[in-house]
Amino acid sequence: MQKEHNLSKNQKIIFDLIDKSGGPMKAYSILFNVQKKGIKAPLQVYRALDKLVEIGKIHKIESRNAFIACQNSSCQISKATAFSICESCENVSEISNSKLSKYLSNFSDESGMKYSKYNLEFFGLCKKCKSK
Amino acid sequence: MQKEHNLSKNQKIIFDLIDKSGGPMKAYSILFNVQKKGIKAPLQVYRALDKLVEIGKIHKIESRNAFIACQNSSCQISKATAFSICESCENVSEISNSKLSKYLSNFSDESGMKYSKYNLEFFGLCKKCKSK
DNA sequence: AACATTATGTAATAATATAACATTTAGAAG
DNA sequence: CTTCTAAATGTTATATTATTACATAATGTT
Ligand SMILES: [Zn+2]
Ligand SMILES: [Zn+2]
Ligand SMILES: [Zn+2]
Ligand SMILES: [Zn+2]
Repeated sequence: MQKEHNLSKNQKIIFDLIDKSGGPMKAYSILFNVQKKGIKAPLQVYRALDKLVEIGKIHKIESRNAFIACQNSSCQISKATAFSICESCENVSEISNSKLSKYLSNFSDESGMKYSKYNLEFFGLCKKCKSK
Repeated sequence: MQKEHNLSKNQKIIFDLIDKSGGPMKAYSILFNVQKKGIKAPLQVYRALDKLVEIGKIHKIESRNAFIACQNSSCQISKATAFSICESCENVSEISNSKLSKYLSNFSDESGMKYSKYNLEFFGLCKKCKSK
Protein backbone atom coordinates (compact mmCIF):
# COMPACT_ATOMS: atom_id res chain seq x y z
CA MET A 1 0.00 0.00 0.00
CA GLN A 2 1.36 3.34 -1.02
CA LYS A 3 1.67 6.08 1.56
CA GLU A 4 -0.50 9.04 0.69
CA HIS A 5 1.48 12.18 0.54
CA ASN A 6 -0.56 15.30 0.93
CA LEU A 7 0.84 17.50 -1.73
CA SER A 8 1.11 21.19 -1.02
CA LYS A 9 -0.48 23.76 -3.31
CA ASN A 10 2.49 24.26 -5.60
CA GLN A 11 3.38 20.59 -5.60
CA LYS A 12 -0.14 19.70 -6.65
CA ILE A 13 -0.28 22.28 -9.43
CA ILE A 14 3.01 21.09 -10.82
CA PHE A 15 2.34 17.40 -10.45
CA ASP A 16 -1.06 17.72 -12.15
CA LEU A 17 0.50 19.57 -15.07
CA ILE A 18 3.22 16.96 -15.60
CA ASP A 19 0.82 14.09 -15.10
CA LYS A 20 -1.72 15.45 -17.59
CA SER A 21 0.95 16.17 -20.17
CA GLY A 22 1.58 12.43 -20.37
CA GLY A 23 5.24 12.89 -21.16
CA PRO A 24 8.43 14.48 -19.92
CA MET A 25 8.40 18.19 -19.23
CA LYS A 26 11.27 20.58 -18.71
CA ALA A 27 11.43 22.89 -15.73
CA TYR A 28 11.12 26.16 -17.61
CA SER A 29 8.30 24.85 -19.73
CA ILE A 30 6.54 23.92 -16.49
CA LEU A 31 7.23 27.40 -15.17
CA PHE A 32 5.73 28.99 -18.26
CA ASN A 33 2.62 26.82 -17.93
CA VAL A 34 1.95 27.57 -14.28
CA GLN A 35 2.53 31.30 -14.28
CA LYS A 36 -1.18 31.91 -14.63
CA LYS A 37 -1.61 29.97 -11.39
CA GLY A 38 0.71 32.30 -9.51
CA ILE A 39 3.95 30.36 -9.63
CA LYS A 40 6.34 32.98 -10.90
CA ALA A 41 9.89 31.92 -10.14
CA PRO A 42 12.13 29.02 -11.18
CA LEU A 43 12.88 28.21 -7.58
CA GLN A 44 9.24 27.56 -6.83
CA VAL A 45 9.22 25.03 -9.64
CA TYR A 46 12.49 23.38 -8.67
CA ARG A 47 11.45 23.07 -5.05
CA ALA A 48 8.24 21.32 -5.99
CA LEU A 49 10.10 19.11 -8.45
CA ASP A 50 12.66 18.13 -5.80
CA LYS A 51 9.94 17.11 -3.41
CA LEU A 52 7.95 15.22 -6.05
CA VAL A 53 11.07 13.32 -7.08
CA GLU A 54 11.84 12.56 -3.44
CA ILE A 55 8.46 10.99 -2.82
CA GLY A 56 8.47 9.17 -6.15
CA LYS A 57 5.52 10.91 -7.82
CA ILE A 58 7.77 11.99 -10.67
CA HIS A 59 11.18 10.97 -11.97
CA LYS A 60 13.92 12.95 -13.62
CA ILE A 61 15.06 11.83 -17.05
CA GLU A 62 18.69 12.68 -16.55
CA SER A 63 19.76 12.62 -20.17
CA ARG A 64 17.03 15.09 -21.07
CA ASN A 65 16.83 17.32 -18.01
CA ALA A 66 13.14 16.62 -17.93
CA PHE A 67 10.58 15.28 -15.49
CA ILE A 68 7.91 12.67 -16.02
CA ALA A 69 5.08 11.44 -13.83
CA CYS A 70 5.61 7.98 -12.40
CA GLN A 71 3.77 5.48 -14.54
CA ASN A 72 4.30 2.65 -12.15
CA SER A 73 1.97 2.53 -9.20
CA SER A 74 4.31 0.33 -7.20
CA CYS A 75 7.12 2.83 -7.44
CA GLN A 76 6.90 4.62 -4.11
CA ILE A 77 10.35 5.99 -4.18
CA SER A 78 12.68 6.87 -7.02
CA LYS A 79 15.20 4.25 -6.07
CA ALA A 80 15.02 2.01 -9.06
CA THR A 81 14.01 3.57 -12.33
CA ALA A 82 14.23 2.51 -15.95
CA PHE A 83 13.09 4.34 -19.03
CA SER A 84 12.92 3.84 -22.75
CA ILE A 85 13.60 6.91 -24.83
CA CYS A 86 13.00 7.30 -28.54
CA GLU A 87 15.86 9.27 -30.01
CA SER A 88 13.71 10.45 -32.88
CA CYS A 89 10.40 11.64 -31.36
CA GLU A 90 11.70 11.89 -27.78
CA ASN A 91 8.83 9.77 -26.50
CA VAL A 92 9.67 8.45 -23.05
CA SER A 93 8.10 5.66 -21.10
CA GLU A 94 8.84 4.07 -17.79
CA ILE A 95 9.80 0.44 -17.97
CA SER A 96 8.15 -1.70 -15.36
CA ASN A 97 9.66 -5.13 -15.66
CA SER A 98 10.03 -7.14 -12.51
CA LYS A 99 12.82 -9.36 -13.86
CA LEU A 100 14.85 -6.35 -14.84
CA SER A 101 14.31 -4.55 -11.56
CA LYS A 102 15.09 -7.68 -9.59
CA TYR A 103 18.25 -8.23 -11.61
CA LEU A 104 19.45 -4.68 -11.11
CA SER A 105 18.43 -4.34 -7.48
CA ASN A 106 20.45 -7.43 -6.67
CA PHE A 107 23.39 -6.53 -8.83
CA SER A 108 26.75 -6.34 -7.15
CA ASP A 109 30.26 -6.46 -8.43
CA GLU A 110 33.70 -7.03 -7.04
CA SER A 111 34.07 -3.41 -5.90
CA GLY A 112 32.46 -4.22 -2.56
CA MET A 113 29.98 -1.45 -3.11
CA LYS A 114 26.33 -2.13 -2.27
CA TYR A 115 24.00 -0.14 -4.44
CA SER A 116 20.93 1.42 -2.94
CA LYS A 117 19.65 3.08 -6.08
CA TYR A 118 19.94 2.99 -9.84
CA ASN A 119 18.71 4.75 -12.93
CA LEU A 120 18.71 3.14 -16.35
CA GLU A 121 17.94 4.82 -19.65
CA PHE A 122 17.51 2.82 -22.85
CA PHE A 123 17.67 4.57 -26.22
CA GLY A 124 16.39 3.54 -29.61
CA LEU A 125 13.62 4.13 -32.07
CA CYS A 126 10.03 3.60 -31.08
CA LYS A 127 7.67 1.53 -33.23
CA LYS A 128 6.25 4.59 -35.00
CA CYS A 129 9.61 6.12 -35.78
CA LYS A 130 11.12 2.82 -36.90
CA SER A 131 8.44 2.34 -39.53
CA LYS A 132 9.03 5.72 -41.15
CA MET B 1 41.22 -4.18 -32.17
CA GLN B 2 40.19 -0.64 -31.48
CA LYS B 3 40.22 1.83 -34.30
CA GLU B 4 42.78 4.53 -33.66
CA HIS B 5 41.23 7.92 -33.79
CA ASN B 6 43.70 10.67 -34.41
CA LEU B 7 42.63 13.24 -31.96
CA SER B 8 42.88 16.86 -32.98
CA LYS B 9 44.85 19.34 -30.93
CA ASN B 10 41.98 20.46 -28.70
CA GLN B 11 40.58 16.96 -28.39
CA LYS B 12 43.96 15.67 -27.24
CA ILE B 13 44.48 18.44 -24.70
CA ILE B 14 41.07 17.85 -23.22
CA PHE B 15 41.21 14.07 -23.28
CA ASP B 16 44.63 14.07 -21.59
CA LEU B 17 43.36 16.35 -18.85
CA ILE B 18 40.31 14.20 -18.11
CA ASP B 19 42.27 10.99 -18.35
CA LYS B 20 45.01 12.18 -15.97
CA SER B 21 42.45 13.46 -13.48
CA GLY B 22 41.30 9.88 -12.97
CA GLY B 23 37.73 10.93 -12.23
CA PRO B 24 34.81 12.83 -13.64
CA MET B 25 35.35 16.44 -14.64
CA LYS B 26 32.85 19.16 -15.39
CA ALA B 27 32.98 21.22 -18.54
CA TYR B 28 33.77 24.55 -16.94
CA SER B 29 36.40 23.04 -14.71
CA ILE B 30 37.97 21.62 -17.85
CA LEU B 31 37.76 25.03 -19.46
CA PHE B 32 39.51 26.65 -16.51
CA ASN B 33 42.28 24.06 -16.65
CA VAL B 34 43.02 24.39 -20.34
CA GLN B 35 42.96 28.14 -20.67
CA LYS B 36 46.73 28.26 -20.33
CA LYS B 37 46.88 26.02 -23.38
CA GLY B 38 44.90 28.46 -25.49
CA ILE B 39 41.40 27.04 -25.24
CA LYS B 40 39.41 30.08 -24.24
CA ALA B 41 35.73 29.46 -24.88
CA PRO B 42 33.11 27.00 -23.60
CA LEU B 43 32.23 25.99 -27.11
CA GLN B 44 35.74 24.78 -27.80
CA VAL B 45 35.45 22.52 -24.79
CA TYR B 46 31.97 21.26 -25.62
CA ARG B 47 32.94 20.49 -29.20
CA ALA B 48 35.87 18.40 -28.10
CA LEU B 49 33.74 16.68 -25.47
CA ASP B 50 31.05 15.86 -28.03
CA LYS B 51 33.59 14.25 -30.32
CA LEU B 52 35.31 12.34 -27.51
CA VAL B 53 31.96 11.00 -26.36
CA GLU B 54 31.05 10.05 -29.93
CA ILE B 55 34.19 7.96 -30.38
CA GLY B 56 33.95 6.44 -26.91
CA LYS B 57 37.11 7.90 -25.37
CA ILE B 58 35.05 9.52 -22.64
CA HIS B 59 31.54 9.11 -21.28
CA LYS B 60 29.12 11.59 -19.82
CA ILE B 61 27.86 10.93 -16.30
CA GLU B 62 24.38 12.25 -16.90
CA SER B 63 23.32 12.64 -13.30
CA ARG B 64 26.40 14.75 -12.60
CA ASN B 65 26.87 16.66 -15.83
CA ALA B 66 30.43 15.45 -15.83
CA PHE B 67 32.75 13.58 -18.15
CA ILE B 68 35.04 10.66 -17.38
CA ALA B 69 37.67 8.87 -19.43
CA CYS B 70 36.64 5.41 -20.57
CA GLN B 71 38.12 2.86 -18.20
CA ASN B 72 37.17 -0.05 -20.34
CA SER B 73 39.44 -0.78 -23.26
CA SER B 74 36.78 -2.77 -25.08
CA CYS B 75 34.37 0.14 -25.07
CA GLN B 76 34.87 1.60 -28.53
CA ILE B 77 31.62 3.44 -28.62
CA SER B 78 29.47 4.91 -25.92
CA LYS B 79 26.59 2.59 -26.62
CA ALA B 80 26.44 0.61 -23.46
CA THR B 81 27.68 2.27 -20.34
CA ALA B 82 27.34 1.53 -16.64
CA PHE B 83 28.73 3.43 -13.71
CA SER B 84 28.86 3.21 -9.97
CA ILE B 85 28.64 6.50 -8.16
CA CYS B 86 29.32 7.13 -4.48
CA GLU B 87 26.77 9.60 -3.18
CA SER B 88 29.10 10.70 -0.42
CA CYS B 89 32.52 11.27 -2.02
CA GLU B 90 31.25 11.38 -5.60
CA ASN B 91 33.77 8.81 -6.70
CA VAL B 92 32.73 7.32 -10.03
CA SER B 93 33.89 4.18 -11.74
CA GLU B 94 32.91 2.46 -14.91
CA ILE B 95 31.44 -0.98 -14.43
CA SER B 96 32.73 -3.54 -16.83
CA ASN B 97 30.75 -6.68 -16.26
CA SER B 98 30.08 -8.87 -19.25
CA LYS B 99 27.02 -10.55 -17.73
CA LEU B 100 25.44 -7.19 -17.02
CA SER B 101 26.24 -5.77 -20.44
CA LYS B 102 24.99 -8.91 -22.14
CA TYR B 103 21.80 -8.82 -20.12
CA LEU B 104 21.12 -5.18 -20.91
CA SER B 105 22.16 -5.31 -24.55
CA ASN B 106 19.72 -8.13 -25.10
CA PHE B 107 16.94 -6.64 -23.05
CA SER B 108 13.65 -6.12 -24.77
CA ASP B 109 10.16 -5.62 -23.49
CA GLU B 110 6.65 -5.80 -24.86
CA SER B 111 6.80 -2.28 -26.29
CA GLY B 112 8.25 -3.59 -29.53
CA MET B 113 11.10 -1.17 -29.23
CA LYS B 114 14.60 -2.42 -29.96
CA TYR B 115 17.22 -0.62 -27.95
CA SER B 116 20.49 0.38 -29.55
CA LYS B 117 22.00 2.06 -26.55
CA TYR B 118 21.74 2.33 -22.79
CA ASN B 119 23.21 4.14 -19.84
CA LEU B 120 23.00 2.83 -16.31
CA GLU B 121 24.02 4.64 -13.16
CA PHE B 122 24.17 2.88 -9.80
CA PHE B 123 24.28 4.90 -6.60
CA GLY B 124 25.42 3.98 -3.13
CA LEU B 125 28.29 4.37 -0.71
CA CYS B 126 31.76 3.24 -1.64
CA LYS B 127 33.81 1.05 0.71
CA LYS B 128 35.65 4.00 2.23
CA CYS B 129 32.55 6.05 2.86
CA LYS B 130 30.59 3.10 4.22
CA SER B 131 33.18 2.46 6.93
CA LYS B 132 33.07 6.00 8.26
C1' DA C 1 0.52 28.72 23.12
C1' DA C 2 5.08 27.46 21.90
C1' DC C 3 7.96 25.15 19.01
C1' DA C 4 9.65 22.80 15.03
C1' DT C 5 9.16 21.59 10.30
C1' DT C 6 7.79 22.35 5.82
C1' DA C 7 6.43 25.31 2.25
C1' DT C 8 6.29 29.82 -0.02
C1' DG C 9 7.77 34.42 -2.17
C1' DT C 10 11.25 37.20 -4.34
C1' DA C 11 15.55 38.80 -6.29
C1' DA C 12 19.86 37.88 -7.82
C1' DT C 13 23.18 34.95 -9.76
C1' DA C 14 25.66 30.59 -10.87
C1' DA C 15 26.36 26.73 -13.82
C1' DT C 16 25.57 24.29 -18.01
C1' DA C 17 25.09 24.38 -22.96
C1' DT C 18 24.16 26.08 -27.77
C1' DA C 19 23.51 29.38 -32.00
C1' DA C 20 25.62 31.90 -35.55
C1' DC C 21 29.24 33.15 -38.34
C1' DA C 22 34.03 33.51 -40.06
C1' DT C 23 38.29 31.12 -40.78
C1' DT C 24 41.67 27.41 -40.86
C1' DT C 25 43.42 22.78 -41.19
C1' DA C 26 43.69 18.09 -42.84
C1' DG C 27 42.41 14.46 -46.13
C1' DA C 28 40.87 12.67 -50.43
C1' DA C 29 40.54 12.88 -55.47
C1' DG C 30 42.07 14.15 -59.77
C1' DC D 1 50.36 20.20 -56.76
C1' DT D 2 45.63 21.80 -57.10
C1' DT D 3 40.91 21.46 -56.13
C1' DC D 4 37.45 20.00 -53.38
C1' DT D 5 35.35 18.54 -49.13
C1' DA D 6 34.92 17.44 -44.38
C1' DA D 7 36.42 18.33 -39.93
C1' DA D 8 38.15 21.40 -36.64
C1' DT D 9 38.96 25.97 -34.74
C1' DG D 10 38.19 30.85 -33.07
C1' DT D 11 35.09 34.32 -31.29
C1' DT D 12 31.02 36.67 -29.61
C1' DA D 13 26.72 36.44 -27.94
C1' DT D 14 22.97 34.12 -25.90
C1' DA D 15 19.96 30.34 -24.30
C1' DT D 16 18.91 26.94 -20.84
C1' DT D 17 19.16 24.78 -16.43
C1' DA D 18 19.72 25.29 -11.53
C1' DT D 19 21.02 27.34 -6.92
C1' DT D 20 22.09 30.91 -3.05
C1' DA D 21 20.40 33.97 0.16
C1' DC D 22 17.07 35.91 2.85
C1' DA D 23 12.36 36.95 4.50
C1' DT D 24 7.76 35.25 5.49
C1' DA D 25 3.82 32.09 5.99
C1' DA D 26 1.47 27.76 6.73
C1' DT D 27 1.24 23.29 8.97
C1' DG D 28 1.82 19.86 12.43
C1' DT D 29 3.25 18.44 17.31
C1' DT D 30 3.75 18.84 22.21
ZN1 LIG E 1 8.09 5.21 -11.24
ZN1 LIG F 1 9.69 7.76 -31.78
ZN1 LIG G 1 33.76 2.94 -21.50
ZN1 LIG H 1 32.68 7.37 -1.26
